[in-house]
Amino acid sequence: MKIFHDILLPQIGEILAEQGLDNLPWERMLGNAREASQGDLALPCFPFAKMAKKAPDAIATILAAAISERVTSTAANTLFAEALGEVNAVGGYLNFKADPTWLAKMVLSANSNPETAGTLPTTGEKVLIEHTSANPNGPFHVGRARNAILGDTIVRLNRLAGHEVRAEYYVDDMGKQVAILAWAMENLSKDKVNAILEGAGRQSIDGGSNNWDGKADHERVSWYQAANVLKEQDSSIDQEVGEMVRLSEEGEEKVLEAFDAAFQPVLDGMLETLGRLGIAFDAFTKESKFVIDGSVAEVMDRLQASPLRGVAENGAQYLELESKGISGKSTKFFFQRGDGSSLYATRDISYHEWKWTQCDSLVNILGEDHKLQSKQVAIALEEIGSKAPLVVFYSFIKLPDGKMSTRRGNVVYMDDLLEEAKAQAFAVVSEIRGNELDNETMQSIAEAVGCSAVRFNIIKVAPDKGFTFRWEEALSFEGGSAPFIMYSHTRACSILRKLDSKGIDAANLLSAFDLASFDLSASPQSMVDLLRRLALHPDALADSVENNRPHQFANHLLNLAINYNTFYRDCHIVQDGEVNVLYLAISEAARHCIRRGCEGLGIIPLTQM
RNA sequence: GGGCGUGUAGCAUAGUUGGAUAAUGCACUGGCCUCCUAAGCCAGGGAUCGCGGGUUCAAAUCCUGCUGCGCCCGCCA
Repeated sequence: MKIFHDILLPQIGEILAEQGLDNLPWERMLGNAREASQGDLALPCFPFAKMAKKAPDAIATILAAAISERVTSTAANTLFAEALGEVNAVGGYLNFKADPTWLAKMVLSANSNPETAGTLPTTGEKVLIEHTSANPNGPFHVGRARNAILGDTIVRLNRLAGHEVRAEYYVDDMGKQVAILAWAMENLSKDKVNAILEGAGRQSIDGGSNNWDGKADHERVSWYQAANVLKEQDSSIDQEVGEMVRLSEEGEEKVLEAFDAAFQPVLDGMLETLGRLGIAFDAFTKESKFVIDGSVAEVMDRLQASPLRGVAENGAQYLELESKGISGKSTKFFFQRGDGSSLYATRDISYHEWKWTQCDSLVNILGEDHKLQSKQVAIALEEIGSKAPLVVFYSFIKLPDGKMSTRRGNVVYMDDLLEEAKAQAFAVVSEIRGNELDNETMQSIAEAVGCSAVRFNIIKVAPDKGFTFRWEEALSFEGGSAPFIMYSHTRACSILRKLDSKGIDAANLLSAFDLASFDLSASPQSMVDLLRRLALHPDALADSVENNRPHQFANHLLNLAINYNTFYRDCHIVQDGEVNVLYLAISEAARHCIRRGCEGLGIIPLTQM
């Protein structure tokens, strides 16, 4: 709890100095207490034992007494005295508990303005976040979803943290994958595609279990898959595709246009799916841009000047990275082919240099399969005097029976998952509220609940942890899920509806609210726990953004929802026709934080469900 | 062969730079809707934190060896 920490730290420092115990790096030891019942911050006194020649428990007791003394005797420390509710020594720990009234004061003033509640002050820092950037060769599947959801959540959280964010999609508009798609669109008829896929024992265009007719990503992926099948059988296709790839890498306009025409409808279809998840981009940058404007050629020239440069027999060029800590079968990083053309990674280097001209800090979201490549690109960037980006890696999403692959057709499509999630959510709403709400309202609730649940299910686990997709988990609507958090929010909203129905103006009550007229000493524990959680809200946001670990914030929001639910049970805002304005103010602070927190995670904060 | 990551109750996960009785959800047992939405709340059972060493007053956390799983080691993207 930073606000509390900042007040305590200098005071504790002075007391430790008085006791001659300040030659340890004790600042780092002052941390959040494990058990909320024991305090908000704790200082373990074990390290002092040796130098003080006293038992840790005795030291803690002495320090506790010194602090109590300081609180009562020093008039200058009013803020300290106001903030510190209780100090005690237990089992060698010195525990500090924040004063509930002070907590309330801090939390309520920080969250009284709905515009700024639950956010951090504007920093002006420009952050460019590149994520998703999936090859536009087929519908968005759940395996790709982790990148998009992780990336978009980092985008959203950075915005909440006051940064100026730009979300970019790097469009692979050249190279083999699009070339195969373009070749297929040009050379294969629908009948032929069907015949090829059936012959290979694959699902044909019309054989799908779900109906996504007319959605180009779903249609064209069959062409892509059929071309891949053909390529195995007929090497002349490989050559044709190879020629297209070569021309695209030379920036040949006609070929790039054909590629564009082939993939753009697919990309649009993918973006439609992403849009349903609340994922959008500020900019699309095409890979070909850097070939056409000559920056790739320039980068290759500069790389040639590196002392690490080597040349293969056929003239291909590479950097020898053994001295940079790269090991394995090959330590060579090729940046130019024998024919002088560039490689994907080389173009990525150009892209990064350009990205640096657009921002102060740079974040990439990449699958763990890109770890080596990313390291190579980072070294190469430093070789040419540029800077490496910050990269967030994630582990792949697998299906219970293996890895997903668009090429092989072993996938769960996001469109299908979202439909299923919506259907299941609809079943729940209509069961609970079928006799209160009209169909249209329930449909929109189901859409929000379904999509939010899918997002949360993926974002709540640490990126570097392996993830196996299971339907029953993806569609969980109970504790530990997005609907659980959303439900807390609707509860807070329902209170406002209740006040409104009684003709009570909540805004009026709140503007006249004076904390000083309330005695918080006998407040329910659940209320204090909620205040404590709200006081941790900015810390959770800041930490999550700083470490690029959105699951930490997801976890915090879950805890906030739990605390709110308990508060809701214990602290009735309307009781016997009377409004408890303190409770109302706290409920509103929590509502704002939950709402903004939901936005940060891409969960839709419904007002009723 | 080498590198990177991961292994926490039956299952899925949390555990910021080492700190108190390892937290949460699902599942399991029992209780709570004349009361702001029960998609909720309360109580209970369930863990040799992969295995062995080491560092420390203190290790799920740090070091080391082993082991299971994942990813990578293309003049592919």
